[in-house]
Amino acid sequence: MARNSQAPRIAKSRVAKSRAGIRPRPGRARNENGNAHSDLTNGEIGLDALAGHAGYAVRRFQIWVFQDFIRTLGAVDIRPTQYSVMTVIGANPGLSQMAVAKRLGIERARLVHLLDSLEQRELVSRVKSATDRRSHALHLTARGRTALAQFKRLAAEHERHVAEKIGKENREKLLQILSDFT
Amino acid sequence: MARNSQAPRIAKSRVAKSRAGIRPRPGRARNENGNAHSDLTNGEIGLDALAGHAGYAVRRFQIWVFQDFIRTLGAVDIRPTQYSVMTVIGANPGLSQMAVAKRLGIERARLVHLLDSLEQRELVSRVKSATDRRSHALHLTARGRTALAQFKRLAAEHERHVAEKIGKENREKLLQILSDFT
DNA sequence: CAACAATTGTTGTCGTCAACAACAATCTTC
DNA sequence: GAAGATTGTTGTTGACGACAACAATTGTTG
Repeated sequence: MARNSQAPRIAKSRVAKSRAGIRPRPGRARNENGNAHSDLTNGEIGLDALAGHAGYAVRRFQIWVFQDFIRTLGAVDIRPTQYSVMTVIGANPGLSQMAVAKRLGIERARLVHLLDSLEQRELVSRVKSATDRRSHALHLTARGRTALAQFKRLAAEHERHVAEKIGKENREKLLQILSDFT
Repeated sequence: MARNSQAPRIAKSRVAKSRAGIRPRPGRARNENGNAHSDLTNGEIGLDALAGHAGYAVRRFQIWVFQDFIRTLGAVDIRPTQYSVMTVIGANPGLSQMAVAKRLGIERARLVHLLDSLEQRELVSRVKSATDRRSHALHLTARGRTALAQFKRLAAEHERHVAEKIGKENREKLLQILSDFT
C-alpha cells in the first residue's frame, strides 16, 4: 500500500479529526474500566480499551521475547533477524537474496546490510549465480555452519525461557495460532 | 485506490513442522542448485528451527496487526502507540508522563515526542501539577475526548480484522495467554 | 537546615527496523 | 532487438527502543 502506510506528513499541524459521525456525547464519556476519576495513584492504572487489543499484548510480548533472545545470544552477538537469515540459508543453500527476503518478509534493501554484516564475519557467502548473473546464491561458510549450530543451541535455550514465561502449553498454542504467519 | 499489495502475501503453508526428524545433516546439503530459477522454491523454502520459535511467529504477526491498525486508522492519522497513550490518559486523567510511560512500557524520552505531537493536534494537554512542579498532569482535551471515541470505533473495527484473520476464539486465547504482558 | 541523592521532563545520540524511491546490470518477452 | 520486468544496491524517511546527560524540583539524611 503506497498511500496510507503511515505518516501523511502534510497533516501535521491540525488534522481534520473532526469528521462526521462523531457523536458529541456531552458530559463524561470516560471510564469503562471501573475507576471513577482515577488520579495518579500508581497502583492501578487501567488500560481501558487497550486491554482488548491483541496488537497491544503482542507488542509487549514481542519486546520481551526479543530482549531475551538478544540477551541469551549476546555472547555470540546475533540478533533475531540475523538468526532467521542464517537459519533459512542453512536449510536452503543457494537461495537468492530475493527469495530469502520474500520468505522472511524482509525488505530486500534491508537484507543487503544484513548480509554485508554476516559476510564480513565470514558466516555467509554470496556466490555469483551462473544461471542468473544478477543474483547471488547464498551459502553458509564452514564457520557459518559451525556457528549456526551453536546459535541454535542458544536459541533453544531462549525458547525455554519463553516456555517458562508463558507456560509450555501456552507457547505451543501460540505457535499453532500464529502458524499462518510464519 | 490504494495499491494494496502487501498485507497477505504469504500463502498459508501447512508444511510439516519438521518436529524431530529433519535435521540439516552436517554433510552436504542437496538443495545446491535446484532453485536458480526464481520461483521454483517460492512455497518450498523451509524455515527449519525458525518454525519452532515463538518470537518469529510473533514478529510476523505483529507486523501484520500493526499494518492493519495503521491502515484502518489511516484516515485519522493515529498510530498504535499514539492510540495507547490517548486511551490510557483518557481512562486515567491526571497521570504524569512518568506514570504513563511506565504503564505502557514506553521510554519517557520517547513519550515526550508523542505528547508533543498529540498536544500540537490539540488532543492532549499538559497541565502543570500543583503538588509536584516537576511533573505534568496529562488530560485529554475536549477535542481529544471526541476524537478518542472515534479512534476506539475504528480500533474495534481493526480488532475485528484480527479476529477474522486468526479466528475469534484464537484471538481470545491469545489475549489470555499474553495477559501478563499488558 | 543544608548537602546530597533521587525523580521528572527534556534533549540528544545511536542502532534497529519497515517502507519507498531510484538506479545499473541483467534477464524476459514480444 | 527494444520494452518491460527482476535483482541487488544505495539512499532517505520515519517510528521505535535504549542510553546518556542535563536542569529543575523534590526527598532524604546527617
